[in-house]
Amino acid sequence: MTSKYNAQEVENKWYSYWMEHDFFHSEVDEREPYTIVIPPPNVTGVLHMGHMLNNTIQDVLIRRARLRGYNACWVPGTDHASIATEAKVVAKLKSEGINKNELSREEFITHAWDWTHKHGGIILEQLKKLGASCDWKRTKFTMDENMSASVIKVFVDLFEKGKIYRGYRMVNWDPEAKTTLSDEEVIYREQQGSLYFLKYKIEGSDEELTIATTRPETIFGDTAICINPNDERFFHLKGKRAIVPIANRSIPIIEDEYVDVEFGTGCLKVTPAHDENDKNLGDKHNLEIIDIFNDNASLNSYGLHYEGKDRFVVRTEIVKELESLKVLAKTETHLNKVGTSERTGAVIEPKLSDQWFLKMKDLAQPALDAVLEKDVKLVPEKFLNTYRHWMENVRDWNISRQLWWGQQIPAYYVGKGKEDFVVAESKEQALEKAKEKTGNPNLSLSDLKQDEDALDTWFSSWLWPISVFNGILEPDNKEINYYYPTNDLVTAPEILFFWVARMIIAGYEYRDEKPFNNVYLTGIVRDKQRRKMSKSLGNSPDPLDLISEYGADGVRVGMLLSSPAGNDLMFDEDLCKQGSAFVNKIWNSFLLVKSWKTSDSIEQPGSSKIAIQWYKAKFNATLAEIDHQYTKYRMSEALMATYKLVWDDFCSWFLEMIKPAFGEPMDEVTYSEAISILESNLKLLHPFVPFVSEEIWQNISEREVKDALIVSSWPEKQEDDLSVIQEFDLASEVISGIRTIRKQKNISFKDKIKLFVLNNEQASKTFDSVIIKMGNISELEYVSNQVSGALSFRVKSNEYFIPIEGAVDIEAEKEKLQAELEYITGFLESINKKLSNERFVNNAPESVVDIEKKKREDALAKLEAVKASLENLA
RNA sequence: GGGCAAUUAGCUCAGUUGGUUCAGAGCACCUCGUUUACACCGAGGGGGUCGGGGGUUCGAAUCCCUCAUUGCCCACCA
Repeated sequence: MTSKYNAQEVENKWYSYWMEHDFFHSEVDEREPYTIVIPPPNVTGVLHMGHMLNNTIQDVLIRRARLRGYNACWVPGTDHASIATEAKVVAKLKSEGINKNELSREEFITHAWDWTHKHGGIILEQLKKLGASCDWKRTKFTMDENMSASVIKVFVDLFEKGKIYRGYRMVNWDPEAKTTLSDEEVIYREQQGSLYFLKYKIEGSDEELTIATTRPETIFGDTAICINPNDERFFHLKGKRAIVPIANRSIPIIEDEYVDVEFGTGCLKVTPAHDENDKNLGDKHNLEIIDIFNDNASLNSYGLHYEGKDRFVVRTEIVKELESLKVLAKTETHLNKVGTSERTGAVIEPKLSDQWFLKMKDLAQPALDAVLEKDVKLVPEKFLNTYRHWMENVRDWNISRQLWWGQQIPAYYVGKGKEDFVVAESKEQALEKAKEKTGNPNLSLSDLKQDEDALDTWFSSWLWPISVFNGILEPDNKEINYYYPTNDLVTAPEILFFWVARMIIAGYEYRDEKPFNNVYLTGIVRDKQRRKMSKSLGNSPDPLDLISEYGADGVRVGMLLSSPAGNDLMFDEDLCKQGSAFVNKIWNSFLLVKSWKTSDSIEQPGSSKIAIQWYKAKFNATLAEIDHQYTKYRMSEALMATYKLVWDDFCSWFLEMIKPAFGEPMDEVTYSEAISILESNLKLLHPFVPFVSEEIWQNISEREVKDALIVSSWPEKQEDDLSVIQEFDLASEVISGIRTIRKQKNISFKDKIKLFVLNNEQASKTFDSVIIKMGNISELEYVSNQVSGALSFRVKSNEYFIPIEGAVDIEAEKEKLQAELEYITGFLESINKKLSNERFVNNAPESVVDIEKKKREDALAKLEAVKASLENLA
């Protein structure tokens, strides 16, 4: 017999087995579907702890659904992650001495595909180690042919509906990736900076005007000074002009109530090309726009002698120059928020450029309503507020990126004018449209020039739940009709807007239906010191190392032991240790059962019979609890209930109750019941610890392929039998009492002892055989009076006596009883006080009063028992 | 600056509508134990005035007010 549990071996064996027999694969059939689409990780990414948590939860959900008889389908896949992947490919090329700018678009894309093929899918292989039961035959990639075609089709459709437009707008420019970003991709960080006070000369006078700015290098882009029209200090400047230092340009002084009189000096410089507010001012006052930056955020020729230098270098240098020119009045430290790129970390430069936008307001409405009406449920609900706020204030989505890796925008230019373009799914179709638009039938394909930009990655992933079932290209195909809407989405709150909200939007726009019923938002995985786990901090363990150390089952349990929805998970490797200890416990309980031999000549002992009856009742009650926890997505609670059922109730109590004496065989009825109970346990365990549960399942007996645990069944809830549970609870207290006395008096467990019972409670004797067995009692006798010269303990008002010759310390017993007496007396007093309070008796519901009365009765009975014992001692 | 949430045992967290089981769980800790599945174990045990203050109520961890601390989200103050 195998003794040591070898997780590695077992896990590889069963994963292969499941794959080989296609248990993860789903096809449309007559069963009810249960569908999850994976949040596609970056194609070139590697597994981190966040993925572990996320996918463990998904696998638990999908495995349980499979057991419950649903046609479970978990669609895996990866995301092309345009910015991140393009950056990686650029860096890799650079290390080989290749500059992206020297490559054609086609050449670069070829490199990117090479990279994707080489690194793509690593993360999916890692998920297999975790035990993820994804339908790998359905694996999708957001740049698969069909997936891309869906994206293009949607773009064209939205354009034709007038929802996509091209606009010259202020956008977030990432000078490192040299692309724009959506508002959601900008992370604001607080930064200690400086506020510089600069003096501008007033044209035609010696007077100077001081403005405050955090960005002195942008003075080259100044096209106005703005004052508040109500600010008396500046009345005399109305209509005058000022001179920009260094540049020596003359700019108007304009008035606008936007200016905060309190802040800085009460007037500000206006740089419409490099600040959103300034842009608004500029539009309002018809100001000139001077863009002073190159794409990499170095200054262009407007920067004069600073041309070619980086903005931050210029900031340092220009401050010195301004100082030497006596333009710098003073400098104050100033705390401000700086926008940085989510992907590259570069400080975002607001930049005016032509970009593609999607109008969001109308699209967002049904998606907002769906969540508000709980048609799509967010778990936990607290995210509803955040969601609503965002959706109500949603801004148009900048969907173009100045990247090559991604779906190229299907807009084709036929002339120089801004409006001289057509949008079509293919170049051929574009040509037809162009001919029509221009009225020139002689146009040829070579006259069309496709827009250089690619689409934001999220513009493909927002279609994910639809496009993985090809529901965009073939909206009426049987798969989309069957699997959509999906059931649960498990993802991080960080991408609630990036992804979740937009999927809901796309769902209503393209299916007229939500994409999923429930959204389970996981927390962030942090270390013990509450720091976010990250590569740069080096505080994140490698998931694969964890798996090889603790086994996938152990790690899964470790992840779930503490992961309430929406709350951060404080990960501690000890949790995995606890997980693998649990796996070990499960395995060993099986070894014990397996070691038992049976004999048909043995009658079933009463203790075994009642043990089985009790465990079934307990199992049933726990099953109800577990099912309840699952419906609330409280995975850790469901796990904990399972954990306690198996460890405490099954191992510590049930198995001990039915265990035959060493070397003795067991009766057949008990044995077969034990096996069936064990099998039921395995079903509950399987979603959490799929490997060890399958291993035991298959070791219990030879099974046909179709009878594997993974596709067995979830236990059915039986009728409640609470009385046996209550009887057991009393019996277990008695057994604990016996153990305590043994321990206190150093009575070895091997020594049999007598037990006398004064059954004041009139308690059922059902569990007596169990008490005899578990307490190692030689003789259990009911008495009607106190027993002298015996150790005693009480459970409720029942008294138990263990006669031990010479071992009874009368004084100690007295003290113990005295303490009990005092406690009960105090307890009684408080109850009496309550019950004599007329307002309580009159106001509280009858049931509550009855409960108090019952408590008083019980306490009185117990008090009597203690008193009797004390008298007996005296 | 606005909004939301949290604060319960050393740690991570439960605690559904105020009232048996309301002060709990797991881990950690302490004591004892090489009892024939498991020391990744067993048995037993200690530990919290439920963040502070005030209020409502016969009764508050639970409802209200206030303060404090922490976290998250949102926002164009140069």
